[in-house]
Amino acid sequence: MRKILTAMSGGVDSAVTAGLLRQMGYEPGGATMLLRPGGEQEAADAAAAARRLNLEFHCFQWQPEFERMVIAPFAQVYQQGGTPNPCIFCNKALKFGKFLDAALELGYDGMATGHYARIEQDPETGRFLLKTAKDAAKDQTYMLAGLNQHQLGHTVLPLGDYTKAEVRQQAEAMGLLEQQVKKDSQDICFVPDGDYMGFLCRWGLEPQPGNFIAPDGTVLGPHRGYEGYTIGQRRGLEIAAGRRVYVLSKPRPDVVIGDGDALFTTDVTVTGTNWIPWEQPPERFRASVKLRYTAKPAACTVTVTDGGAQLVFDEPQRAVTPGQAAVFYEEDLVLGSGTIV
RNA sequence: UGGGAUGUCGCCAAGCGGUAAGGCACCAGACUUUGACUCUGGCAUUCGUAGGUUCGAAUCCUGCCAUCCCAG
Repeated sequence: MRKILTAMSGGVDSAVTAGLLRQMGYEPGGATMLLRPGGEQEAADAAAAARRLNLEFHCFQWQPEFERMVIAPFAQVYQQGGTPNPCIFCNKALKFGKFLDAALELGYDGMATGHYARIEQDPETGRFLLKTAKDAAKDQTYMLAGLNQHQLGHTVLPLGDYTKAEVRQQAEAMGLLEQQVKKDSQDICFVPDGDYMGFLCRWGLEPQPGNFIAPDGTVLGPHRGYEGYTIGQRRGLEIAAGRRVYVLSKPRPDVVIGDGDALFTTDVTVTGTNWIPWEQPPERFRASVKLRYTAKPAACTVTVTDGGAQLVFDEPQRAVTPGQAAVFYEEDLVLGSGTIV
């Protein structure tokens, strides 16, 4: 691969990514995706960084696609009682989907992003492997574990070998001052204020009414909308029980709340599995699994089923939440991922 | 209408004459691609109300108000 199109968000990471590509001997271009109203400023920042780095630059206007491939599924998972990872939908369908297609159509050989993760090719099998970042604190493999071989094989992730601090230094060296000062983005990109219920309502979702109920079935009173709660949640319940209470389960349209020690489980089922180092995974294997983006990996035994897997944890895990990704690791190697049922 | 009981932060609740604990909730911040968990900080100059006793009262006394229970 020679010509690489960099997905630029307007932040430091993606700008430095493009600069590093050139240092590495690639011929980088830049492009940003305009995905929602109000994203113009970031697109302009991305364009400015591209100009500063002297890159060919494109802007893709994909609001309808983003709406269909990310927001709609995001809302749907909530309506069904799960807690989605929209970034994972976005990566699979847009960032490493439509964007990669567009890059190839424009004559590029592949693409790059500012994700903190590493991609290597297995010399024996020829398969593309996903590995955790040098900067463990910034590792983003959790969000990338759904990528297939075509996507991994056409992607360069220069930041996987850098720490965040080093990236900031690079930004300074490259003269990317604007980008350097910017704070890290956080929260879901299309819900910058964190009020995702408000976002979903504005988007057209009708919150499903229902009750809070105790584990024994006692009705405690109406909640504020079925979609507004996630397993393990404590804050925002507005229930003064005298002790901390958590969301234990969500039998639609109700929400069961009770003591936090009831949140631990020893096994879980996942579907929609994606295996990375294997065409066919072993029937059963040991792995560390991350059940939430920031969770510590948990040791478990994985039994592969048709299109999914059954996990049994060595130690009970707290608040295993349907809709979230389960990502399997063996040391720094990502074995694959699935969606918790 | 008689008899009894109780009224302290949004909820629960310490305090029992010496100058308002705590828990939950909530708010702010840290962390965060979950309104997750977790952590840190904030949160009654005031104790139903009006008077009285006292150097000093949420704590004692009196009236009133409110709520609950038993009588009817």
